[in-house]
Amino acid sequence: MFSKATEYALRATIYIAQKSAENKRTGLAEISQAIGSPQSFTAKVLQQLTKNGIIDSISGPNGGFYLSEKSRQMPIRSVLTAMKEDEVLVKCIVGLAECSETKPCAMHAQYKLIKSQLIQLFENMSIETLANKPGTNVI
Amino acid sequence: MFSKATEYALRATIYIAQKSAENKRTGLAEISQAIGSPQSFTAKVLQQLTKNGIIDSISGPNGGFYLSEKSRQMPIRSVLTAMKEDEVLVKCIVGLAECSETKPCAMHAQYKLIKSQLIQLFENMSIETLANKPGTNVI
DNA sequence: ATAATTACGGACAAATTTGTCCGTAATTAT
DNA sequence: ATAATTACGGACAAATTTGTCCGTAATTAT
Repeated sequence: MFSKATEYALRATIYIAQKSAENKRTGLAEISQAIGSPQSFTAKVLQQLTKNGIIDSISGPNGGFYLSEKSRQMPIRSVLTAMKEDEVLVKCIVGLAECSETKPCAMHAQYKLIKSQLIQLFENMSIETLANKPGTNVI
Repeated sequence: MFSKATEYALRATIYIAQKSAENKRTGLAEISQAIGSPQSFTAKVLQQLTKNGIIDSISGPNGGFYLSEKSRQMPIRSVLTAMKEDEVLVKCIVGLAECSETKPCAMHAQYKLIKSQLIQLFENMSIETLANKPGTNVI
């Protein structure tokens, strides 16, 4: 469904949000360890999230990554947007460039119901809500 | 959601099934033209579908690809299986290796409802049903 | 038998994704 | 000031996906 990069982005964001809720910053080493992702590759992913305003970072000792209160209230879809992968929620399931009511693919009528639920899910759930769910894992 | 190869496989299968319903075989050139896919790459995809028993083929003049009556009644999911991509229907949305009721990811509870509808869709719709839908496009 | 047509199979090539490495900049503690 | 720690950015490298090319096998028409 999603690329590895986006999967890591989602898990890392949720993990960092959990730490941020306790007013803690967390560094690259801890994050990649916690979510089970390759460290250097995760660094790239976190940079992308930082550049796109999902997470914040500070360098130096006791530096690390965190999410502002405001960021935590964003829908989880914003992570997909930052990773340039929220097109998945909108695309035709068989890959037609144009697929609509008037020019549908064979699965259009059925899939559009599922697609709208997917969009709703990513739009309605905030990062905070997901991070604060008791008993959830990121690894 | 799916790879290009699988998207082409789904579209090609539906197109070939449409032709087969009229007792016609169709060749590589016609198929790739009809579904808007690169010809040589599509050849590989069709080979894979043939080897996995989704479609049949015969060489020589007036040869081409077709689906038996029996093949047309298979669920569209069998195309995903042949392309080794039906894991998408089962996987955790954030990519956890283990994600279950007892060890869930943050989106598990909500996504499992959507996932079950996806599985239902691909399991309940036969190739024939999709191919015979009036007014559907494959390009 | 021969030529023509079609799918098959293998070897490549290009593009993209995934991943590593390493020097630099920023920040903090001493 | 200096050393230590952390993120940043760029250059690569490996793996995978997407795509092409071309000779061979199978089949049909003549």
